[in-house]
Amino acid sequence: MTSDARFAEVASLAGEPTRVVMLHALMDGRALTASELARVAGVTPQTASDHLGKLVAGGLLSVQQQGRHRYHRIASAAVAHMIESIVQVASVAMPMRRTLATGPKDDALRRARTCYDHLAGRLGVALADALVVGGHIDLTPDAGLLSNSGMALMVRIGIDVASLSPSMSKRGRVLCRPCLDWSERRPHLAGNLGAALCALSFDKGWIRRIDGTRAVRITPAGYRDYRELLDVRLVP
Amino acid sequence: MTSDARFAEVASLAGEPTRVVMLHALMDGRALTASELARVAGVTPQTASDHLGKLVAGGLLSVQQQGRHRYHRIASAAVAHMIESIVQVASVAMPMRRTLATGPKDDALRRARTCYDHLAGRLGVALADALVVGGHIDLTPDAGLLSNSGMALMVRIGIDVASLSPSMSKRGRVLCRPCLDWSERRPHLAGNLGAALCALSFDKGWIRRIDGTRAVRITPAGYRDYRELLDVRLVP
DNA sequence: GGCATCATTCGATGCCGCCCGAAACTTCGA
DNA sequence: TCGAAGTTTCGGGCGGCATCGAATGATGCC
Repeated sequence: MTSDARFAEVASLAGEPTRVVMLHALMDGRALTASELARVAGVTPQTASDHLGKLVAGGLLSVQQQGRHRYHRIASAAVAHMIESIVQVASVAMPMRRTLATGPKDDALRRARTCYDHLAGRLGVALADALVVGGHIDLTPDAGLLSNSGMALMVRIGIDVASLSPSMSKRGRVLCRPCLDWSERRPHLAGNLGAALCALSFDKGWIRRIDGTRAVRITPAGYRDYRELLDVRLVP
Repeated sequence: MTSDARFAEVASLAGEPTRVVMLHALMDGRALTASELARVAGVTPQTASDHLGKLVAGGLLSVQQQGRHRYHRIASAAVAHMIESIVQVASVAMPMRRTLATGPKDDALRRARTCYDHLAGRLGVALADALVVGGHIDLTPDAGLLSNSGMALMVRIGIDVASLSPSMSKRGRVLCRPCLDWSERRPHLAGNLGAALCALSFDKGWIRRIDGTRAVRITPAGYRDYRELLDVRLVP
């Protein structure tokens, strides 16, 4: 198999409508069973099984067996990054083309959602903006830097910054990087710090997942603490 | 059209073998005619025209008419980045799978090639290594920083660093960032600085393009100047 | 103006792969 | 050991798409 053929295999695996729904459902980092993914995608279990087998064989998903359930998840950060980059291309406005449909489900996604392991949507962008305005981080299109005041702030709200440094974490993932938001077209916060803020938000009850989707709902406590602790102004 | 359908469209456009060859042939940033792309991909002109029409309609390529020729190029940096990210996923070693075939053509690519607008392959990685070892740049997996000595070095070899800063350049592209090399699995240099070094290498005659491919040949002058100016050790 | 070249459109053909019904396999609980 | 639930395999139907031959625009050169 040539490298070109392998490229085509990967891209076409990600280019089938049913598989797209499955991949996007897994983009929050959770592991879902074949039945759950079949229901999400609106196909029968045997069809879903076929697709999942191909995605696993192609290296896009990894599978973990627990009893009679088989949990599927995004195989690697590289795969998640690839999906993000395809979303970027797919979300650009196209001339001579009617705009993309935006249902009520999309509205919830635009408001606040998870993007692989960090926060996105208006919430994610507002959070990044507030940190930049407060002088806590410095964001350029391709890199991010946490300032001393930012480190102090993170420690104050309960994030152990030291344990997030690239040398400590697996894969050498960077502490802080921007990730272009597909709905807002502006950067939000990714990297280990972005993941930690997302995890903290769930732990503290600032956000809750809507159904089984990537969309999240901001709780009253979330509105209060985001404003008081991080100076993030959100309109319900 | 839903955003999921648009995602599937983009990914499947990049997932057809003939189109893959065309996209990869354009990844060095050049603009090629329909006939040239047809010859590269090994299909008839009418088949190529069909594919190119779809790629343009899908936003992956842009086209520019000059006389009776129509020049096609990668539509945006976002598209180039998407292709790079798919290459990353496609190039991971897969268990229970025979390794990817590596023909003589691939050998030339592995030695030295362009990656969109910067240098890659063993040359690109060696260049990045030499700059890191010399204390001229600091590369982390997600970010790159040019030191004072690095700026002096760039000015000395004829690169106007000031004009490459993100605020000066279009798109706010970052000055210096790493790009994971698909054949070496180690970072090489991208961003405005990577592009400038690549352009300088062509201007000074250090490298020359092989045929019409992304592969480049290092000239004797290149071996000498890379070693004397940048302390890059290369074995012919 | 006439011809050669580049490029696209149209129609026909053939193949690939998505999908589901039926059935087999695996695992868990009783 | 038996039944229920999760998952996979097998087979056939069906739609979509890549491909090429032939013909039709578009452009430049002589």
